[in-house]
This record gives sequence, structure tokens and C-alpha cells, in this order.
Amino acid sequence: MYRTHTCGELRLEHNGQTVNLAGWVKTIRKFGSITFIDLRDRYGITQLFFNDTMNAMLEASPLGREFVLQITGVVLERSNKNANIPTGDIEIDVKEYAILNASETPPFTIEDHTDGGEELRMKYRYLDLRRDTVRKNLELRYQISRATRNFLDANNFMEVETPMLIKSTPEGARDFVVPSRMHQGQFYALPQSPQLFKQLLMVAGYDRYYQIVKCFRDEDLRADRQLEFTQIDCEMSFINQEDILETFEKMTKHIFKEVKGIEISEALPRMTWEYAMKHYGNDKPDIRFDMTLKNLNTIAKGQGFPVFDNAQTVLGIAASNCSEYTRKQLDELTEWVKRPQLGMKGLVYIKMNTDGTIKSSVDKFFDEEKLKQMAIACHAVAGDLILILAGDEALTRKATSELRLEMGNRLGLRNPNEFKPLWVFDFPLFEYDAEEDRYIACHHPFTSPKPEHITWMDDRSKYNDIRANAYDLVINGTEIGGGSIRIFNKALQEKMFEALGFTKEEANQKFGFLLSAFEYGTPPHGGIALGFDRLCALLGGSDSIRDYIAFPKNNAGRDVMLDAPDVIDAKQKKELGILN
RNA sequence: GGACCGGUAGUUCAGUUGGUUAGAAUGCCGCCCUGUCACGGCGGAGGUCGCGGGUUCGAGUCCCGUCCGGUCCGCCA
Repeated sequence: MYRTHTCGELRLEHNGQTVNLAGWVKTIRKFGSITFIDLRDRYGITQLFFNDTMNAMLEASPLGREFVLQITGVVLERSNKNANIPTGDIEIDVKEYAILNASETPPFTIEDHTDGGEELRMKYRYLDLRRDTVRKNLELRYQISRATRNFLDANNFMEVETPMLIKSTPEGARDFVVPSRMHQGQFYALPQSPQLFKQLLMVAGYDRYYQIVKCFRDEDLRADRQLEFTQIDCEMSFINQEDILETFEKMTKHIFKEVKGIEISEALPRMTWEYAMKHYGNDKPDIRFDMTLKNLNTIAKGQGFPVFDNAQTVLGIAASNCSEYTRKQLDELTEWVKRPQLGMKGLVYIKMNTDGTIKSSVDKFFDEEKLKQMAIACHAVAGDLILILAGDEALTRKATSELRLEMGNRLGLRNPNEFKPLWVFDFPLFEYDAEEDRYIACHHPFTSPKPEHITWMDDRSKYNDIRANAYDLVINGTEIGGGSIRIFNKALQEKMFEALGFTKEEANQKFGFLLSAFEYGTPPHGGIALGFDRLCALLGGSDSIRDYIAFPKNNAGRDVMLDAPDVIDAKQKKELGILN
């Protein structure tokens, strides 16, 4: 028997027992005629003690870090206990051992705080995965997956697998395509999401579906974006928006309780998209702290300060207890908002000093009364620092929103151990795409407009005002999930395609199967998809989803371990009909 | 498509206005050590300074190009 116990299992109560252990050599500590070895497996670390003949044998055999070792020995109470590890009260007095396999010296240390850089760890990911911290991340992922399944299973959801080889669709992200050998010149596409299949499952009557499923998008990567990622994908029939929000609010709370032991008793806050944009400057507000955006147009304009007078929008935020900011700090913040990503021309500040005085960078243009009005508008009190940006509405809103988050970071208001989920809803149905000079779906083309706005579908001038039955689950400033009530009426779906600029022929070629299905008794339905990797990273307290994926790709979309993508040989290309 | 940061020993990094033989820590190898658990002590090996070109008497250092990695913008229905 290779092992009777794991390396994380033995305690004082096993004292005197003869056991077999197998694992990897973590460290070797030699002391002349005795040797200690820390043996590691997935479950923990156990100290091995080599004495007398065993030590002499060990001296004679080649042994290094990461060798695979199997031992038989007797559990002994230690004289010097190690409180740092769970097995620290005991050690194994080794009586027999076998080297099951040798190992090269690993290129980086297999420790919690490794000396290896990210690229090296990805190249040798199988070694990186031996590290405690990485393994704990994957264990967290598994826990979240189990909690999700437990909840959905208990609520009558049925998991159904949907195909990976499907058809390329015109809307949305770029598709990964797969050449067909049997149909040369034709291509499958990998799914960006199982959206259409889950809707067809609703047509089929599988009224509560879920799938924890891989999705693929051929777009540039980020710390929180991978080419292939995992979604918790759900759909329900005979429900309205309220049913969905309630169901997945429960699921969210269930996951927090099961995985983090956090009980969220109150209802999740709900915010319209419009409210979020106005007060937070974006559609995924971080509500762990206040510092909301205040529009200062009426107070700030018309006072002879050209920057404000010429601006479409003047927005301010009040940073608590920052009135003591030095010139250097303010200059640095000014440079920060002037970065090309934000593109602001400058930053106006008002210091609400603790002694009651007010000092601003625009004292020349505004008297104390006006500055006070702005302070009141920003809900600022003595000791606060008001930061004001002005310019084009969309840009200023975005920049102020970023500034708010940055100040939140600097003031330590974004505690990674605090979780504030909320719903954002009533998203616009369309947004205008200047590049293509047409309207595109904000969510996707299957999203239902709010019933009271359906008539506006006939009036292009109303497109910006049409709201959708769409909603996002947002946690700590991250979009964790999104969904909608779907269109389930053929005529409305056709009208939607038309609004997006599809001809009838195009709509039929791309989505004919869906339009057909809508002729055979489609129930009202809707659903949601949660970004599983992001949820893992959020609960694990990391900004990078790579930490929670066993074999992730780098930021150029490469798998540095496999060295993929790679060229294929001419024979393979010829067979696929893609030889150029 | 664009911006910024980085690439020097197996690894993580330092390297001054351009100037002798490019350093540290850690890892690795050897010797010593009976209670360590970041063991300790002594000794040793280990370098195409990412790659190509240029400036210069002289380049790890300056310039141009390129490749690789990271973060972000665009993009991500």
C-alpha cells in the first residue's frame, strides 16, 4: 500500500502507529547523523525523521527537492513541536523508504512566497499548482462551484450541456472559428455563451436550466478577462424580472454563506442604470463607500471661470479628511486625471479646512459664498477636500468615476473583505455605435424592451430612451453577472433585428432557427449569466482571474506552457481546406 | 490598433554623469554539524546583461528597431 494516511492527517492520537506516507520532498535538513525531511502532498506537510541506518542509507542515495518519496515509519510525539503546521505535534520515525521518482531542481521555490515570477510559474504551471496558495485558490473555485450546484439543484434547476461547435453570429464579440474538414470552406464557431440554446431549452419546456460552462471570446485580454472563461449560465420560464432577481439574490447569499461564512440578511440594494450613471458615473458602482458624484453646473457656471463656463458638465466629489493634502499630492492627482486614459485638462480643488477657512485653486473666480454652495452640493464638511472635473459630459463622468475609485483606494475605503452586492436594472435597450453608424443592442438582441417602450421601437428618435428588462449583479465595483427577460414573440424579435440593421434575409440566415422556434409555443422566459472566474477572484480577494484558473493564458492570449497557439503542418491544413 | 512599465547568475533583483575583472540575496554543488522546521558554519561553481543595428577610444548604461512579459485604453452584444 503506497499510503495509509495523507501528509496532512496525522496527529498526536496516532502516536505509536506504523504508517505509510507518500508525497513530494519539500525540504531536507541534514544534521550529521540525523536528517529531517518535510514531505508534502495536497493535504499538508509531515516531518520525516531519519536516524541511524535510515540516515546512513539516505546519505548514500541521491535525493533532492520534489523527489517523490514513499516511506513506512512510526508516528512519534515531537520533543520540539511546530505550531505552524497542523501535523506539528508529531513526526515519522522512518523505518523504510523508497524513492518513487526523481526530480530536477525546480526553477523556482515551491513555497507560499515563491521566488518565481509570473511567466516562469505559468511555464511550469504544474509546479506552481503544488504551492499552497495556488491550490487554495482552486479549492475555493471548487467550493463556489459546489455551492452553486447545491443551490440550483435544490431549486429544480436542471443542468443541460449545450454544444461547443456552433455557428458564428454577427453581433457581439469576435468568434473563435473552427474549420470543418467535411465541409471545406465552412467554419464552426465556439460559443460566446449558450444564449440561444438555453432559450431553445425554454421552448422545449425545460423551465429551469443551468450550466457551469466554458465560453469563448476572441478579444484582447485583461487581468479579469480570458479568451476562454466560465459562466454560471441560467434560464427560467414563466417568470418575470422580479422572480429572477429574487432567485439569484438567494443564490448569491447562499454562495457567500457557504463559501465565506458571510450572512447577508438584508435585501440587496437596487439601482436603476440611470441612477448609477448619475451618482457613480458608471453602471457598476462600488457602494462600499459614498463619495458620490455631484453635478455643480448651476452653481459653478456663469461665474466667469472659462473652464467651467465652456464645459458641458461640472462634477465634484468630496474626499473625507483630505483637506490637508499638500501641493505635491494635489499636483500628483492632477497629473493622474490628465493621463491619456482619462484625458482631463486639469483638476480643481476646494479645501474645507478644519479651522473653517476655505482654500481653492479657483479663489480668483469664486467668492467664499459660492465655494460654500459647492461644498454643500458635494455634502462636504470641514476637513474634506472637494475635487472637481469639467468638460464633455461622458468623458467627465467617466473620469470623475475613476477619480472616485482612486480616492477610495487611497483612503482605504475599498476593503476586499467587505462585500456589497447590488442590482442595477433598467438598462438602455440600444446604444449608438458611431463607428458602424447604427444602433447595437446594449445587452444582446434577444433582450426584451420594457413593455411600455415597445411602441417606441417604431421611432428611431426614441431609441436612446428605450429601456430594457435587463439587469446586472454588481459586487464591489465589478460586474459579476447580467441577464434579461427575453423576447419570446416572433414579430417583436423580427422588429428587433430590423432595428439593429439586419435585413429579413440576414436575420433568417443567422437566426432563422430561433424565429422558427418562436412559432411553436414559446413560454415567457429570462435568465442570467454570472462570470464564474470573476466571482472566484472577488471572493478570493484578487484582481486577477488567472489566479483561479488551473491553466490560464497570458495577456497576449498565449498558453506559455503548451506554447499555443502554434502553426499546423501543411498536410493538416490541406485536409481542412485552409491551405493558402 | 494605441499608451506606459519591465527584460542583468537557475530565481528575485541592484548596478552611480558611459570607464578596471558586472554584484547581492536565494537556489545549486562539496565539506562539517543529533533536534531542525526560513536550521547553522566553511568553501565552490554559476553571466550571449532578451535579440539586431547605431553613436563612442570605450555601452548592462545613450539612440533606433525588434521580440518577450506585465498593466491599462480601444475592444469585450
